[in-house]
Amino acid sequence: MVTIKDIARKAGVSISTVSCALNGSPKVTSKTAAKIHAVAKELNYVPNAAARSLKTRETKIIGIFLSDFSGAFYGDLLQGTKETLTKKGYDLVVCSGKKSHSMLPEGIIDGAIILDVSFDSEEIVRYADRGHKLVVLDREIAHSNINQVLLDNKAGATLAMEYLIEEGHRTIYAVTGPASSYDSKQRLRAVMQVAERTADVKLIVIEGDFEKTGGKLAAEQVMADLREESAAVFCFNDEMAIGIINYIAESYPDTRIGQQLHIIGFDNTELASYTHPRLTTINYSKRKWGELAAEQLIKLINGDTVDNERIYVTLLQGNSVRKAT
Amino acid sequence: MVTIKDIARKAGVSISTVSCALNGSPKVTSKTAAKIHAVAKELNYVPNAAARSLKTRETKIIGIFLSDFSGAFYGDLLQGTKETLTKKGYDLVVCSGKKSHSMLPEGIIDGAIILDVSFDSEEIVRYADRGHKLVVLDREIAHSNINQVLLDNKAGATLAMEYLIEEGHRTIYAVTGPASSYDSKQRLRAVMQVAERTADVKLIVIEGDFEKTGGKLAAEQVMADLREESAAVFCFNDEMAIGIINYIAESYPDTRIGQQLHIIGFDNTELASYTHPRLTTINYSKRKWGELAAEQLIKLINGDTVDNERIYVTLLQGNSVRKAT
DNA sequence: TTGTACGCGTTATCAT
DNA sequence: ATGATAACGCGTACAA
Repeated sequence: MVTIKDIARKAGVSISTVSCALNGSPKVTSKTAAKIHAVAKELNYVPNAAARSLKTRETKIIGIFLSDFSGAFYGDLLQGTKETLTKKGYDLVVCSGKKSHSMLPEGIIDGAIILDVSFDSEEIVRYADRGHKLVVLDREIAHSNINQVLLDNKAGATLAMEYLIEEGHRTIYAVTGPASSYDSKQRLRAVMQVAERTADVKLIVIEGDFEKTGGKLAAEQVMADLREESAAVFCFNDEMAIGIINYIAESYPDTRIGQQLHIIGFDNTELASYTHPRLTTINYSKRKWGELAAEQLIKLINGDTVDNERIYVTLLQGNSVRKAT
Repeated sequence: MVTIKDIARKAGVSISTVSCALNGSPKVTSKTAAKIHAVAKELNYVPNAAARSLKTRETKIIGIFLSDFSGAFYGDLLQGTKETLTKKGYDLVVCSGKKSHSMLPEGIIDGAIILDVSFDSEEIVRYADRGHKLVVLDREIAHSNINQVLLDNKAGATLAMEYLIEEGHRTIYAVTGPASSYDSKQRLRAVMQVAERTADVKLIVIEGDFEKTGGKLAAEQVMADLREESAAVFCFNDEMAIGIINYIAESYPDTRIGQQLHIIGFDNTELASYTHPRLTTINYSKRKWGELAAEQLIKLINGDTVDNERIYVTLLQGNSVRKAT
């Protein structure tokens, strides 16, 4: 490894002069600076990150923690995060799994963005207490070192419910995520509020898991109930909605989505645009979510005061929900 | 930040005793060791990564470099890589973009796995020359510090072609990836070999881009050519195959995939299992690919001698290819 | 068994 | 304008 010491020796100056020159300090002749830069280039000098961050106490790297690498959902979010961080002079690394949590206290990353239910809130608070800066995307934590960038679940769930009711549906199934999911809880609360204030609506809640299998299980229950009237199902994410659509197509070829059975999802994932019929769902910009999370984190790190942020959602009409017959 | 100094003071011992105790050295009484561990826990001590790696010259972190975070394709591969590395005591971070390349020379990561055409081969060799260990998944580089874990493109492309020919197809379109893609070049070579040694086969090569739009463009050309006989299309990845299927469904509702037009892909992505009809494609274990890459890299780092590896592929029959009529 | 002292590569302070 | 020197936190050889 080539160090500034090597450069100093070869250039015939002291290491502090080298350091100053390399960091663009004005207190060094442009001539010697040029010489030093030339030598550095010649020796393929690359500053050692460990040594620097030992001194500066920062690495200019941000970590984003995900529950898994399945990615279909995260692509745009990561892209948005990365581009924003790059503009601010930071690098991004994607982390998953408990072992990688230590990157924060060990000082490998300067801050963290968390979208991972398996990351304990208590642990997060512990880090925040020690002065680490974090942005959470999947829970509420009030702490001066933590910022929240949350989906507007209430608006999304309300939009979905009101749309189903507008289209004349009165028997509505809500398929939730796992009980541990903050987003699922928020959506359920909004769903129940809408159901309570609307006459005639019969709401049946089915506990799901945000996976395709959860959709399939829910579909079995719904189909067992289904009589001559139609029913509508609000799946708290697209994955389960797709699970239902697949299951119906396989096992109930006579049941048409958008006729006897109406389905609305949440997230507008890429896969949702490939269902037949096209899934009606709640849409929001995953890229913007990532961008905003990055911005908020940098502000926190810079010591700026920041308010929690919210990602707004819209209804995306497909053909999986039509007027009730 | 709490350092071993703080622990030493609080426990009433010297810093070296602390260091030894924490690193499980046998030259410290189990009693004092216990005491030190207790104090460390009480103070929430976490060793500083920068300081440690400055000394040990390693971080126990591996980086995997991808061209983007789109993920739909990478999920299993990353999972396999991560699990294998975890077993070996390493962490994994996912990197993308030119800026993150510096993590290798700066010593932030102990080694790299590369699946990113935008990562220059020359740059890779430069790192290898300086002693860094790398595994490449998307190119051939002969270097003692670089190991290759490549797809068996030749077998895959040959399987695909022979299957089409077996099913009676004689007009075959091959839709390639971008010219810069190693995998695409390998597949094309195999395709041409099969075509040359088989009588009657008419091969038309269309340059694609591995994206859905490339599939659409190819479909336009194919449909313009299409007369009463049927044609088969070998897309060098699933993404383009899906692009074709979508385009045909929208613009040529009378043309049935698996009747007038036959399509085979490559990769067996998740999306491919949702097409109608189910896409016939070349399958391989992305998880195994990741696992093998991780294993090879660790061997390289440990100084073991390693041979290049190959990932084997199989034909996965769907319904998008049927007998020629 | 425990403590001292030095080195790792960089930055920053303070003389010269 | 330039250079000597002291941190930063950890590991370790060596001394006590």
